[in-house]
Amino acid sequence: MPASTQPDVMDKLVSLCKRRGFIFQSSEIYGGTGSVWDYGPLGVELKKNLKDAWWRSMVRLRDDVVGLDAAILMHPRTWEASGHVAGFTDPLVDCKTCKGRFRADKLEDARCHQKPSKKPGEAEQCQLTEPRMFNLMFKTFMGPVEESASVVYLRPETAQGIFVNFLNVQQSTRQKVPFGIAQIGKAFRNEITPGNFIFRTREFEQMEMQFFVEPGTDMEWFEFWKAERMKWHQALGLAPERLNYHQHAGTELAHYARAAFDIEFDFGGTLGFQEIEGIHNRGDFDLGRHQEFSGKKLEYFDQPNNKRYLPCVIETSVGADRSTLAALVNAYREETVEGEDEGRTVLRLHPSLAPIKAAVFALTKKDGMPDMAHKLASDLRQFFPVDYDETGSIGKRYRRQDEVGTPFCITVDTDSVKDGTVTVRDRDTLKQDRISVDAVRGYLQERLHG
RNA sequence: GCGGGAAUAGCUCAGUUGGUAGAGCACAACCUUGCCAAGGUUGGGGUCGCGGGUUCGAGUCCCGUUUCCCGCUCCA
Repeated sequence: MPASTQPDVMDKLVSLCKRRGFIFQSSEIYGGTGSVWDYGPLGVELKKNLKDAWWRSMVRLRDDVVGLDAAILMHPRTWEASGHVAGFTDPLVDCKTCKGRFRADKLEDARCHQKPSKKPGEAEQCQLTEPRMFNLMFKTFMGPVEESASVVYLRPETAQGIFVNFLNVQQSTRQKVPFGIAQIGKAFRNEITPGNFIFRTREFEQMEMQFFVEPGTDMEWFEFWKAERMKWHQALGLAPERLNYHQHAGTELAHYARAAFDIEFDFGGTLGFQEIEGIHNRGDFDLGRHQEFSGKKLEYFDQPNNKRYLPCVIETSVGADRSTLAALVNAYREETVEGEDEGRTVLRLHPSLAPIKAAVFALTKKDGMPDMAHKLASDLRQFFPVDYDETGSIGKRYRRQDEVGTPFCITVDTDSVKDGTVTVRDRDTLKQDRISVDAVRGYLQERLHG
């Protein structure tokens, strides 16, 4: 993992997110809930825009990928088949001497066995606690009785909802392999160490696509999706120099994976490059396991070639919250405007992600300017989110909008009321165009989608 | 879960040997100005994370607890 070359803006961003209504800590008035976050009015728009962009490129614009929204609660056997019940539970011990934590089944890693004591020739001994079990899945009960037979889990990943529905989707849509199933949804993990704002949280949202292919073609498709996904992140404005691939070595591979690449984003500072998306070749592990545990055949019938097989799966899995954070970090700038004393804070968000697309200002509250500006704002609001502001100086209003990433500001002045023209100011170039009020909608739509 | 640090206004912080909480910015209203954070007047906001204790009196001292940050461990 390469070291970060970017400044650390995380603290400033957390502060801005709270101040301007992007992201709040969950249940803050009760002291907060650990590592759970709420999206405020601007945050929900930003995240929704990101999810919509993913859904559009992954489902709407492709004829070989279809959508799904599976439930969070699934049959408990799902997680035995997936390996989460066995693989997600680790016995851990703590050492009171060296303050380390170790897996009880890998005690040879314990460091203080090798650590020399202050007295020469004498090694310090680990003082280990009793092993304790950690399971990363949230457990709850289905029905009113809390008994072991009614235990269910909040899904720790969305993928299994796709695998168990493989034949339902394939048969109902008449899709032919190769094809994919896409889903956006919440998942839950009792992370031992969450943190870094919304980077690692216990409740999070995934945007996943499982692409089913004929065995033998899996590595070709793996390379295809690896490239596609990198292009997507760049198209939404993430700086190419802040993105890179990280290949999982053999020992890092998860139990199901034949090959795995992460797309990493440079979050700057101490966090540095971190995974925002995983592209995995899962082979036929998942369908095979569900076939075994459910006793139901999950094979695909290839009619033209008259053969049956268990497809291999190429998975692309993006963290919606991580991507939102990446978009914010990537967009955050502190700039000095030429000829100005005070700098500005600006979110250079991609226009399609910006929570507010345009702000309409009345230069003053006199001479019919507010009426005209209100009407313009109201007209534009039918097409995209628009803010209206008439308080404070015009410069201050520009700065307010810069800080939340609004791409365009439109000002109605005394001339506007007379001749029907308005000033449109661009967030990034600071250039101003004087155009007819009737042309504003077309002008903005062209630039927002361009 | 362990060790260390922290928690005071929306944000960033100050608050002396314990004596009834302040600043800047932000926010609201009005005046003035009118295209890049101008100025003026006024105002709203804090049981100092929470709960105990010591004390005549606790933001300040002690104990517990919650949350955040750093390190360890884990990470599908």
